[in-house]
Amino acid sequence: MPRAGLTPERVVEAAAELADEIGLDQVTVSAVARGFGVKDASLYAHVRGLSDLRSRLATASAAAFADRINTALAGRSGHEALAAFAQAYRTFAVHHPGRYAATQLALPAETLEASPGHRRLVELTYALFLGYDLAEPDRTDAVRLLRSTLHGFAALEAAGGFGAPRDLDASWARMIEALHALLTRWPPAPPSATLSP
Amino acid sequence: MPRAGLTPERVVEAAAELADEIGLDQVTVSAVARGFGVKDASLYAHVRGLSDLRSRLATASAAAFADRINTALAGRSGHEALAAFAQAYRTFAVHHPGRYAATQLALPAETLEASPGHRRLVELTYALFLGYDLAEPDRTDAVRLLRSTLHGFAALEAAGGFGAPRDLDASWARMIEALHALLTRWPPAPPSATLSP
DNA sequence: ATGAATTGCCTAGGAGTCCTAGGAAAGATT
DNA sequence: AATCTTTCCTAGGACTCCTAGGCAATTCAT
Repeated sequence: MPRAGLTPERVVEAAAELADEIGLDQVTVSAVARGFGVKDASLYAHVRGLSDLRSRLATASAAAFADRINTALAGRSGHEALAAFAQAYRTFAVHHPGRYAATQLALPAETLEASPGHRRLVELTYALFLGYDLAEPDRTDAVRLLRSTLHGFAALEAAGGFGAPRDLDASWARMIEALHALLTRWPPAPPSATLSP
Repeated sequence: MPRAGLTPERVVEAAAELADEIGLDQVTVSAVARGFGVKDASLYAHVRGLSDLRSRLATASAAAFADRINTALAGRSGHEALAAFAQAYRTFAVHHPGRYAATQLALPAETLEASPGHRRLVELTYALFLGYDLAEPDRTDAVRLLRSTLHGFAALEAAGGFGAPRDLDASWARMIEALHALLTRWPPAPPSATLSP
């Protein structure tokens, strides 16, 4: 009875590869076990269960994602930084759809705070905005706009939601240019109604 | 043995309500059957199976969604139309998270083309852009930007992805204003490298 | 080197899910 | 009233998650 050499790390790594191949929600304890040529019950010695596996997959994927973003951002600022960020973002989402989906899993707040990858992603995103002259709360609004657009595009692309014949790469490039233009000329807040009696 | 009065429509309606309550991916044939006080096998007389149920739920939800958008858009154009569209979009996504998620399910192309709701959503989105002076391919790029932003925000909000204390309604309003500004002054395409030898 | 302790993977089994096949009863039709 | 159709049932197979307890492979202590 030879051993497969399972560890929590290898189980999570296998789950990550499986997620990229067959989709995150097709990743089951049984399927990962099959990949090791092992019975499903054997995995429970290394991982508490499916939700634990998904949670570990989420933090591992976020760390990998943050790494790519970090590398892309190194030494760049302003428009260059935004373009590199967006490029790295979409590349990761396209090449690692399962891992990308895992980074978007809704986790308990304390798990999220204990995940270096997730924290780093937030830091890197805000660092990107040092290149734009935005004060709070405009900065947070702008961050939310950028995050929404990048994630929305990735989600729609993954779901095959873009039907028009127009090339996706070209659309993506133009969108990023447009966002850059918007961030450099963020419209001022309209006068608040409560201040004019 | 009294009958529950099942029809495909009522099954789909029950599935839609369940999806809004417990989440789309918690909707199972068994759970819907339980809601009717009926065995799971009984549903297979009305729906071919889980994937058929999800497909029907997607088209029904898209129709409902298109209805709200349509109502919001009636008689409006330009900035007003965009604001009403965005408002209706987010309201639906927040109040009907399961149905909204169903509208984003990846369906086979022929199913999508046969779904009036999905078609109507595309039409309404392009109608919105009559108020902006954009020629192809810029229009498609702009449509993709808007769709990405709206869907991304809805997805991140549903997943609890916005941690900052800043009010979500306020961010949403500012984002829509910013997008309006962007659409009215869409940056021109950069000179193509292939045209300058 | 040999016995003990630990660790890794196993079998067995319960509960829930999707789905099929065939049976019985409620309601509609003639 | 008799027949037919529709609706819902029971029974059961395959797959999932997960627990409990057992045997074997490895490591550790003597």
